[in-house]
Amino acid sequence: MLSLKKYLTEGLLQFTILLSLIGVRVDVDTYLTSQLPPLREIILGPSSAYTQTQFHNLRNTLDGYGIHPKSIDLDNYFTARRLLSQVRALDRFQVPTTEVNAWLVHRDPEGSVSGSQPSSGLALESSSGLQDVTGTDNGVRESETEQGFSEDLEDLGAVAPPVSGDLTKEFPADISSLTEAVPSESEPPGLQNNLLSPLLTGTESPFDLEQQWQDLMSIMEMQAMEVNTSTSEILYSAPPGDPLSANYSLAPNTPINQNVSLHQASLGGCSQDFSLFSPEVESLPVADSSTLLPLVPSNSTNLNSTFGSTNLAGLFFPPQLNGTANDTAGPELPDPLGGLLDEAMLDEISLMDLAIEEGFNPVQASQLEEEFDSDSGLSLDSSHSPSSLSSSEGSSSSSSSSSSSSSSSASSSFSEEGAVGYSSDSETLDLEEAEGAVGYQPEYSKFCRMSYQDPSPLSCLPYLEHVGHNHTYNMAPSALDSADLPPPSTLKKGSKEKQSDFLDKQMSRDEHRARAMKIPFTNDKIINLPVEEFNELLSKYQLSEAQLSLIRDIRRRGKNKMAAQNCRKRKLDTILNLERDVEDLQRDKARLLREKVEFLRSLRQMKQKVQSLYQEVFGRLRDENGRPYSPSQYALQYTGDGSVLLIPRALADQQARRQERKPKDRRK
DNA sequence: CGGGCGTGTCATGTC
DNA sequence: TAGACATGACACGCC
Repeated sequence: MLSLKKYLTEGLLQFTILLSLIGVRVDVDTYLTSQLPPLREIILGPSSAYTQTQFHNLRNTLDGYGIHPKSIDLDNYFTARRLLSQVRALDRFQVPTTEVNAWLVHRDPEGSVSGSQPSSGLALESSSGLQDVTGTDNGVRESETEQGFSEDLEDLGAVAPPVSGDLTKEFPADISSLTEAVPSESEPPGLQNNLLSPLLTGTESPFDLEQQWQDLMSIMEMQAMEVNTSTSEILYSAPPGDPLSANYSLAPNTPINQNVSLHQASLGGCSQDFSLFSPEVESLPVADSSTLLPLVPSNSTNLNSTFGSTNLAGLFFPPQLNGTANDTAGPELPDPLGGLLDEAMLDEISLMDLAIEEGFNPVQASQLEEEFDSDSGLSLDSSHSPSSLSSSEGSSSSSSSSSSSSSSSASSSFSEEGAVGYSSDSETLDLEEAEGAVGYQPEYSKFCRMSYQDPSPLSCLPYLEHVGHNHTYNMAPSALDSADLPPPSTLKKGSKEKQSDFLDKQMSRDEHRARAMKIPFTNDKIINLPVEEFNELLSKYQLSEAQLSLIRDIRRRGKNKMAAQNCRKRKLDTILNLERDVEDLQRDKARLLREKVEFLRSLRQMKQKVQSLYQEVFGRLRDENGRPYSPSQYALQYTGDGSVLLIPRALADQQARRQERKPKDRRK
């Protein structure tokens, strides 16, 4: 989640930088407050509404089973499973880091910059020059420039390595030389080629952009964003004489003739969703430097790792748009982000696949997306089972908590009751007489399931109330409280016998054995008395070895019976908790899926903004005559080193086709 | 009559 | 070490 948060945060901020550079105001607060709750949650942390409750731990602390080590293990296990499930769900959807690199290059108003200065590859030539060179030695340059793009981009020369002697001698190679050229009015005469003129326009206001950039930099510093300072150097463009221009100046040997700015923006780290930027840098066929109008950063960031060069034109401009020449770039520009939007659609398709794969109905997934705006939550049927479960859980918890103390309380109560029913006189009592009168059934749980915790277990058996709390079945009736027994006069002899038979049938085997062996105290005493009192009780009687053996067996079996009941109850509680965990997981899964859909939507919005940015940038490009470039003839192309090239559409389309083929080959 | 279910019991292990 | 406890396995009875 942290990585996702970082991803989103960086991406959002950097996208803001990008948009701000072209004058589009982006209010980050709106993203953080109302518009995109998931973004807000990721960046600022989960809200309490999404914070999961540790039901297991709650249960462990609130009821009596917290002390059960096995239950704790189970809970930990399933908690870990739940977290793992969420992590896995998150892993399926990676919001890409949006890394923005852009810079402005101001063209010398005097046009004093010449293009004759030797440079490696960044050739900002006039439009005519572009067109001229395009058709000449494209094939020859392709391999060379490919190699150059694959090299370390920090070495600016590598971005556009020296190709053929004439051209390199003629055109500047990299942005460093370009950026140093602007402030320097004293360029060599040979740098007059106006290489940047096709890209530059006089309409830009560098000071506004400077201010925007400073604001953005301050924001980034505050948020400790990992923004490569080189990016800022690239981004920043200062007029000559500006004190800040020392770091952001243009190369003295770069031919820049007009005070025109070009923003170079890139979205990095879009490893999955942003397939717009293919990672295939080295394979990108790039025309020779003379055919391109690249702007290469003086200090390239690790764009290769985040995204590779991609022919923006190929993605942005469908080939069928080639014929539609339009001199006024801008609103009339074709949709440059068709590929992006298609990618978004692919994402959602993959989301549907995921939904199917993980058991989600695609219809449900689509409904999730439909419910995005309302944010009314998933209409999971979470009311039936959870409530019932929780209620049962609550009851079971309470009962279990009481059961945890049932042993002691029961033993104490038994002890007290035994004190009532037991006396030294009982030794002389006729056990056979006592049988018919009492007959306490320790197995009342047969009638009232799980009621062994109940201190008055026979309360659920009205017909046995008269023997309730009487654990002295083998005591004489005279020793019993007369209030517990109906008046003898009211008892018919037949009913008495029936009752005796009934109670006799309800006696356990051990009770029968105890009676047969003439054990002088109740099984309850045998079972529930503390060991000291139990031993003391045994010492008061002269018991045979068989009797002692039976008494020990009765005690052992009785305790084991209670232990088995507790064990089964715990098992039942565990099952119920597992059911509840499953429902919790389903809710979490639905929530994550909903968030995923929301992320996709926000991603789509970002892509649309990138589209607008592209149009904006392209629309501001002007040739040396101040005319805009036709989107049908030129396109912007991204390279792996973060530079943006203005290339002829034919070349862009060719590269786009080549890029399309590669993924297909890889799939094979 | 067979299967599910609840329960009791035994054996075993743990504390 | 004895006792208490937990639990799997089995048997038994009931439905």
